Amino acid sequence: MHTDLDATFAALADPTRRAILARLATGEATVTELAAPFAMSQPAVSKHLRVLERAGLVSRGRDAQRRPCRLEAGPLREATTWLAGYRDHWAESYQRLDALLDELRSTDQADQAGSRGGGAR
Amino acid sequence: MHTDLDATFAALADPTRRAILARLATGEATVTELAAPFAMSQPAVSKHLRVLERAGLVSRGRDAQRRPCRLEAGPLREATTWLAGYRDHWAESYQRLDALLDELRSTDQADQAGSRGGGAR
DNA sequence: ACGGTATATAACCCTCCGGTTTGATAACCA
DNA sequence: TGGTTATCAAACCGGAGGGTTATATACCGT
Repeated sequence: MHTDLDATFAALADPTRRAILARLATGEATVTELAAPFAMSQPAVSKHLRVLERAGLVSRGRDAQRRPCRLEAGPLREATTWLAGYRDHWAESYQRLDALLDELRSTDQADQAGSRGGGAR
Repeated sequence: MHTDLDATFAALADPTRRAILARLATGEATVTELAAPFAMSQPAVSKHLRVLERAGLVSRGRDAQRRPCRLEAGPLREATTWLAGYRDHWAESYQRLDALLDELRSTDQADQAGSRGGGAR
C-alpha cells in the first residue's frame, strides 16, 4: 500500500497527466484524442498513459486499432482517504488559509479544465 | 495552479516523506528526531525536509542549534480540493465510501459555508 | 494485397532525484 | 578557548523521468 500511494501521487505530480485525467473524467478517449491538446509527441503521451495505467488510474479497452482509455478513480479515492487523515490539521490552520483557499477555488477551474460541474466548485 | 500541485504531489510520492509528515502530525520535531527511525543518513533526511519545505508542507523555526519542523497542512487541503473534483467517479463504483464522503461533505459545508455545491450524488 | 491510421517500442538525450561521504557552520557547555 | 551537538552544503553516483526521433506492429478499408 506504500507502493500504491507512491505510484498514485507520483502519477498525479505531472500537469500533463492531471490534464489527461481531467479529460478522461468527461468520458473515454483514444490516445490520439488525448494527445491532441498537448504540444508533445504521441509517444510522450503514450508514456504518460503508461504511468497512469501502472498506477491504476487508467484502464484501456480495445476497439480495432484504437485503444480507448477510461478513468479508474479507485486510486484517487485511496489518496483522498490518506489525505483525510490530516483533516484536523487543515481545520487548525484553516483561518489563515482562508484567503489562499478562496483564491484556490477560482484557479482550480483552470486546472480541472472542464471536468464536469459536480465536484469542487 | 499547476506548480503547487506538482510540488505537493511529488512530495507526497515518497514513503519517507509521508512518514515524516505522519510523525509531524503528532507535533513538532527536530531533524535528528525525524531522522532517527530511518535507515538513512541525516543529510538524506534533510534533503527530504527541503523537498517538503519547498512544497510548503513543512515550516521550520529555530531553537538554538535545533531547527524544529512543523507540519503545514495547507497544501494537503489544496490536494484534497483537487481530488474532490473526482468525487463523482469514486462514488460510481464504491458505495462503501459513503461514510468518508459524508464526513468530508459536512466538513466542507462547515468550513466553507456552503460555497461549494453539495451536488455530489 | 495495399496503403493509411492508431499505437507501441527502441534507442537515445538531459535533467532531476534519492542516496552516499566529507567537510563546513553555528550554537551550546565547560 | 576548546569540544560537542545539530544541521547544512558540496561533490559525487546510479537510476528513474520526461522528452525526442525513427521504426515496428496491428488493424481497417478498398
